[in-house]
Amino acid sequence: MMTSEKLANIIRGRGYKLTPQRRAVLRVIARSRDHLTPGAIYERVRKEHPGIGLVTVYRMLELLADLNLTCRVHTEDGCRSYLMRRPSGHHHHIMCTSCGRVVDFTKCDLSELQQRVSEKSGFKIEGHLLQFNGLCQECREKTGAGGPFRTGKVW
Amino acid sequence: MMTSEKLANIIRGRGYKLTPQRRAVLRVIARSRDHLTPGAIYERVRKEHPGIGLVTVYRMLELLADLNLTCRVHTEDGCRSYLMRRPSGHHHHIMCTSCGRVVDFTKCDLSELQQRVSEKSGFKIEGHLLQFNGLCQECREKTGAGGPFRTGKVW
DNA sequence: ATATTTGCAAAAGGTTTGCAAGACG
DNA sequence: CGTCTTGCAAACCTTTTGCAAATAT
Repeated sequence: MMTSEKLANIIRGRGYKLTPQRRAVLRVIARSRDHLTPGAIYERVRKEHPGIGLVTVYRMLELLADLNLTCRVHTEDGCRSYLMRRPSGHHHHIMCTSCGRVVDFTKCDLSELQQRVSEKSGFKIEGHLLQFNGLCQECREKTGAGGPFRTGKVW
Repeated sequence: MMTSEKLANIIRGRGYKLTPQRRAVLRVIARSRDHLTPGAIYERVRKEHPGIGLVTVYRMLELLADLNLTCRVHTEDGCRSYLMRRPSGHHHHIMCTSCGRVVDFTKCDLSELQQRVSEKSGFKIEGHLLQFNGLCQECREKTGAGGPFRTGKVW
């Protein structure tokens, strides 16, 4: 678990100053189970630090991205720079299409598939993007088997 | 191969009018091997139809998306609504990080992985997002083994 | 003490909307 | 012809930038 304290230590350890604004952003991000847009982060941060400027949130998010402390979640529409809590090396996401909750998993063994695709396409494959989406247990129980946003859609 | 004629027939078949502007957009999209932003499509379309408005391009792209005649490619930064040529049922992309070319593949057997992830996470998985990226043969030959944007980075 | 960081205002993109004029079928 | 489509202008939203004031270390 990546607490905001750990994040704070990393920030300070890299020589950046820890302002109340930055602490507030860290807390919001570390605490959230779902992915957040810059605007959503701004709204939440404002509740515990009313004076903060949206610009500061953006700059903090940029810093976190530079330090590789955040990662992106891909949503169906546009995939704007939705952020979320911390990664730790190679991993992927499972996103709940109902509540937005994100859970991680590692060990995506795509080597066989990658090999086949590489041979057929002639590409030298250097990376991949993989994400599952569906309904988390909680949302399934709350709304019945299907759930409100059940689409089965693949991006 | 999805030619612009075929696309045109689909459009007309669905009861939409085929204007010269729409034809021009179709031609540009059908012809392109790489993924294009709305702005890039606008620029290209303008060369053969100078008077066209950017708004018209946006509206045409929306129509194509509604008819499921386009699909999105996910790039490292932001994944704005980059469009590209046509899909045909379930498939995935391999994108060249150097020239942007996109090639499709089908038969992504993720069932085993999906099963494992589903059990561990408690999610009911309904879809997935998978994309490989790397260097196409042409770019590899042109620039040496590595290539200009070689990163190995995973989103 | 000093280099960083903040916040305002304004700029800069990208995308959408209202509406009158124009064109496909 | 009637309805759908276009293109302009303007509105909107999100993200970035310039700069003086505030602040963490």
